[in-house]
Amino acid sequence: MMKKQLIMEKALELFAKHGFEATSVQQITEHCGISKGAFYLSFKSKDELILALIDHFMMQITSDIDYIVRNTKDDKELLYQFYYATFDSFHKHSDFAKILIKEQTQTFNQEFMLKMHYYNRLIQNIILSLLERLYGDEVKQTKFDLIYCIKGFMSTYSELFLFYNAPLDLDLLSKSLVEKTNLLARHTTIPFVSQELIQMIKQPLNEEVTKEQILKIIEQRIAEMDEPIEKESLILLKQQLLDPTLPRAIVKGLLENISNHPHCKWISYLLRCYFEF
Amino acid sequence: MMKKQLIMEKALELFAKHGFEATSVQQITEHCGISKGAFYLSFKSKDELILALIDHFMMQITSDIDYIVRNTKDDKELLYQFYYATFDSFHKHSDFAKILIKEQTQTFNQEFMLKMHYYNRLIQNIILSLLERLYGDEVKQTKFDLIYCIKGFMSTYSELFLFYNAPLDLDLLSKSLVEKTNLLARHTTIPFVSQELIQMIKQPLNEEVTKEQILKIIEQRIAEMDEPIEKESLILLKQQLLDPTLPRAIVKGLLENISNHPHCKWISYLLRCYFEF
DNA sequence: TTGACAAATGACTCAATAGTCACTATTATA
DNA sequence: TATAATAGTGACTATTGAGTCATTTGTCAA
Repeated sequence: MMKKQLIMEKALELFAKHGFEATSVQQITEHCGISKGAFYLSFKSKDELILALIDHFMMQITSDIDYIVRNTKDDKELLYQFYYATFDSFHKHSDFAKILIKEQTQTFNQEFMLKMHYYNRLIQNIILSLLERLYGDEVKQTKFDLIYCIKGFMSTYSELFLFYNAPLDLDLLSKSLVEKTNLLARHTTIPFVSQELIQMIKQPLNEEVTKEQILKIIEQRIAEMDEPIEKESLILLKQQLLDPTLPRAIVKGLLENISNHPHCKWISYLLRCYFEF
Repeated sequence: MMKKQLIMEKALELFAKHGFEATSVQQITEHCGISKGAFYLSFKSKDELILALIDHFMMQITSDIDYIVRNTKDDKELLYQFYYATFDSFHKHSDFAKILIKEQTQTFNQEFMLKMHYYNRLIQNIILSLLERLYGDEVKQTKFDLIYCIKGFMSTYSELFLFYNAPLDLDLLSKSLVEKTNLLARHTTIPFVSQELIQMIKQPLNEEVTKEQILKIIEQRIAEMDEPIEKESLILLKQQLLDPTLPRAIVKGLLENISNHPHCKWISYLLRCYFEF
């Protein structure tokens, strides 16, 4: 639906500028040039709108980063590519990133908090796999601490260009953070954040993605898809989900077929997780 | 006035739990067990309340940290003491620290933003002086970048115990961050944040503390003060402010006299800045 | 042209909130 | 005890904002 997208775009601008609470539905509809009623045809409530925004962009950002990490073959490049992709994604979706930072510790809504935790954990897992791949046993004791350093870098340095309009030299920023991360990873001996601590603070949110959820999303995508290759790949992947008979190489290839399509990023991310690629 | 303090304490709790916008004056007065009118006898508005809270706690926190940095003679201890004092202060004032993190990028109020920027800059200057003292020319190119790393550590690791109730081992945390800071300070070669960048993003807030402002505060303190030594020291410092005749050593001594008194922390901080100790 | 259906409107309701003010209670003083 | 000064009250106003719904407008096929 076109209206939904329009509302999301315009609301994003206002939320980024004034914050979620401080933006009224009235303002959103005026900014869209539609009536108040029209808003409620697309979204059941203002809350549903912000949740939709979070899902839409977090899926995009998470799968962007994950894709880069999984597809950078050269370990020497990996960290650089990770930071580059991360800040590039934040920069591309800067209005959303602003909202994310502004509202991340806000407590309006149970569902909101759950979503935030969920995506937070996804990103944490991506960083963890990256650390394990790059440094292996070297960071056995320190890897959970390193995750927090990296997340700290991500938020601190984002703020510079998001809220202070600092010019963003993505290459320099990434190189600078690669150096820092390598230094910390190679020489840290006193971690503060241990696996126990992570376990301890982990909220009880068992939000594993189930096969049923993936099936639901894959069916939606199949219905929307026009391109024949992608569509067929999705259909085959769906069958594989229901009845796993295809060899891993073929599944990998099918995933490859869809993973560059803009509308398939999320589903391809979920499938990669599910099939453990 | 007693009421003012009661309101500040109770409001702090509610703001920390639900956020500033989401807490109504009604709720605050109910939580205090007073009427709505009584609130407006102590504060002109809800905004004035949050500004008072910020001033009260940021003065405390800033002067705590500054005092430690200035009074740790042993350079080997300095960084440890800095982190220890910082997180200790955040932990002691954890309700306030929560508000600070939750609302720091919020944009309700021009005055609010100015205050935040102001205290931000103060802390930034403390960190800068610490870095220059410890590493000198070694960090000439990287010191502004290091400030951002340290601030990143401060906010990331605070969140762990502020919002996730992680147990706080202050000693371990400080040691861990000392190691990290040393690593980064000694080996970073590619800074992202340069002095130019800092200059570029610095908002035009020329909020220098004037002699008049200091005089006003010092007079308040003199009026409130009971202890004879502290009171006399304040009076002499006030005279020195109006007519600088005393030798530096004496001024230093007078400052020393008052700097441990809980009600003089802020004024002693301001005076140290003014007399350039 | 008609009539059936969907899309869109915006005046309205209801709840909540910041801030006011005429009044009351309390305390200090003479 | 009487009086004045101060502290405290809570019903009230004015305003805003989320969400609703009776009505209008637009778009088809027949």
